[in-house]
Amino acid sequence: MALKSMRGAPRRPTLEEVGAVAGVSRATVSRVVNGSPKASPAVRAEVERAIARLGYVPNRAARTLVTRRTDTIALVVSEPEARVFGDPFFAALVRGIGAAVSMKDLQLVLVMAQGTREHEKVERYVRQGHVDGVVLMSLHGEDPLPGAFVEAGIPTVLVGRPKGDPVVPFVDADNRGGARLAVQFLIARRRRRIATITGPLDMCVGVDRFEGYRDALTAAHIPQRKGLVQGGDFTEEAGHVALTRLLEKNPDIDGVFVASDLMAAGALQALRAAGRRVPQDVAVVGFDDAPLARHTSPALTTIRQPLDEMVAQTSEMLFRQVAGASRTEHVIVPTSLIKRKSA
Amino acid sequence: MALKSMRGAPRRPTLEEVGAVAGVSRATVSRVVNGSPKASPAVRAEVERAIARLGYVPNRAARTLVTRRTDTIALVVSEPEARVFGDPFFAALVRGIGAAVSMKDLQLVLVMAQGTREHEKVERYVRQGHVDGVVLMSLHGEDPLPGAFVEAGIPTVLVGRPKGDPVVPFVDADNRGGARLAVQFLIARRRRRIATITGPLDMCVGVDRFEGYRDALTAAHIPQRKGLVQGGDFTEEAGHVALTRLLEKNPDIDGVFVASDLMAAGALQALRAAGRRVPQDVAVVGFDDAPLARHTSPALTTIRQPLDEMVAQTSEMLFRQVAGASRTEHVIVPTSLIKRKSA
DNA sequence: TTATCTCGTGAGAGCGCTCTCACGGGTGCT
DNA sequence: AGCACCCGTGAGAGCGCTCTCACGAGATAA
Repeated sequence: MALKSMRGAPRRPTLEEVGAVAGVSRATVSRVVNGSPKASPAVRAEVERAIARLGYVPNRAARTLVTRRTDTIALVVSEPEARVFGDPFFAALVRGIGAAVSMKDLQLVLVMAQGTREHEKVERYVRQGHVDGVVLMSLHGEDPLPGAFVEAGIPTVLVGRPKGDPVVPFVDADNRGGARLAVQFLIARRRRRIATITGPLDMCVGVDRFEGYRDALTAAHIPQRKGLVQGGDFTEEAGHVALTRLLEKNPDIDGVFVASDLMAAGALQALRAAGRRVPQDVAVVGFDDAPLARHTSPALTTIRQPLDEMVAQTSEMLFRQVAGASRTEHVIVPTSLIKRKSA
Repeated sequence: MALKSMRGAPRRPTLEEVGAVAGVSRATVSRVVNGSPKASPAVRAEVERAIARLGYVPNRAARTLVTRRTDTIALVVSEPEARVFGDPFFAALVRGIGAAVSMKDLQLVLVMAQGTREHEKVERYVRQGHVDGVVLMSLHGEDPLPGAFVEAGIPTVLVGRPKGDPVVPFVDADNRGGARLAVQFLIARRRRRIATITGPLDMCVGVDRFEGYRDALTAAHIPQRKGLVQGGDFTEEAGHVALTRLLEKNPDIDGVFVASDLMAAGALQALRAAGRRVPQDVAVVGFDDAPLARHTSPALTTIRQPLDEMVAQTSEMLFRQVAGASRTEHVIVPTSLIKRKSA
């Protein structure tokens, strides 16, 4: 006893002890703590005084053990952080989900999962019952995490459409439609030799944005050429490299749709290095409406995703699941064109 | 009973059930699960088979209740996310702490705390015993969180020096020394009318970097002029505004030390708008070595903080505290100049 | 008055786990 | 053969909480 109280934190008071001080039973203290109506005002006051005096804080583990609820929601990010931080989409997601969760008096925790080892740790973390629900941000096609959570019976909502048959409820932007918008805009600006720098095609978002590009060309009866397509991995360097290659093969391109703003920034640099003027010689449209889109030179015309709405949908779907209604559903929200100087 | 098992997840198997299947007691299963050496190989194998068959996952709440450990560490961010995401410093912190924590077989969770209401929620979260320790990122002078955690007996390490008398162990970069370095470099480049755009002076980091600026001027016997100092809040816009004002009052400035790269990016734009060439007319040095520093035009000369070392120090200090050694200490790591094109 | 209801309260079980302790069957020692 | 030891195992207590249930006191109805 004495020894125990010496090492580390001095053992925190328990319900029983609060009860002893207030002259009531553990059960009554519990009622007061949980705001149960069946506690007389007099007793309530007495108990509250005792709680304040002892600095009582309920032990979460004990409560969780019996209620089977943790009152915390995890935002699991199954991506390299490098890609995720600085992504405005991610920041908005955190803010939005955080606010929604906070409103329900839950606590949001962010959990990073990159690499197989981390995946396993995160899966274990969730399965062990640390959280009541999961918002999973994962853009990779073959991510095992969504399936694992669903199988474990954890309420889960995915942000970003998964590849293949979606077994998990998800929310995504209309990437294909957005890409179409971008390319249509380039076409309207009288561009005819329109190239694209795609994202990784093992990601749904990469594929979708590429399909949108093709849709628009097809609709305008512009023939598609293989040489006008270059892949990238959403990084700035990739954008630079891809555009350089594009220029080598097609010195005559007059428009580029780039599947992410970061890559577009790289592309812009490459164009400048090659002596091309933007938008006079080559018009450029990006995707994401990242903050940096405002600060490239010229400022980047791009496609915006309605983050607020996505966030609202996501949290709503999650809470519905946590509450018990378990439906596999999904929502696609529209995207829009933001006109700046690059196109 | 039947009702309970109908709603939500089908109740997960317990130690007892695994034991029944394996034909051993709960205690023995526990030994196998926890890798205790006192379990014979034969029994171990049998138990492991039962675990696999039932898909047993230990209940964390129950374990925590008795061990009083959660095996999770929180990274509490007591800042508006807007400022924090995209901050390379923060990303590196997450990666680094994450790796260190992972190595110890702990789980890292990120917790955001902005606004008083959130502060309270986070404090409650931590006090309730959700985590074994906290890394607290907070740059505000009067943040109540560090004190609260320490008072609650939670192992805590602060990243960024707090204002006033530090009661909490912390790790910080040598902001003052770094700023001195920056200004010394400008002086060495024969700049004599050196202005500065400071950070918020209610933050330690803001004050420190300003003091460094003054140190360098004093050492070089360059008189300081009030008009050469403008405050900002670390955002790009603030940098733009501040530099514009600076130019109005002092058309003849030939060097600027900007207390953050983001503000420096804004300043660079303002300089361009004003028709000043960088670095020929005005040399600029930033602070942070943010990724964007590489991509401004011209690329930004700046001060780098050794993130890796800060992270290593932070996690080491935290683990030491969690292990029981409770010392109030602190570490300041050196900064260095990164030469690019803007100075 | 007696019977019937509230209504606030306490006793007690039990959530799933860890950990101490006692026990029985080897070993190795005298 | 007798003793002292391990060493693997099970029984059982107990972590701090919630929640059901029984109970007694007071209010209401007959």
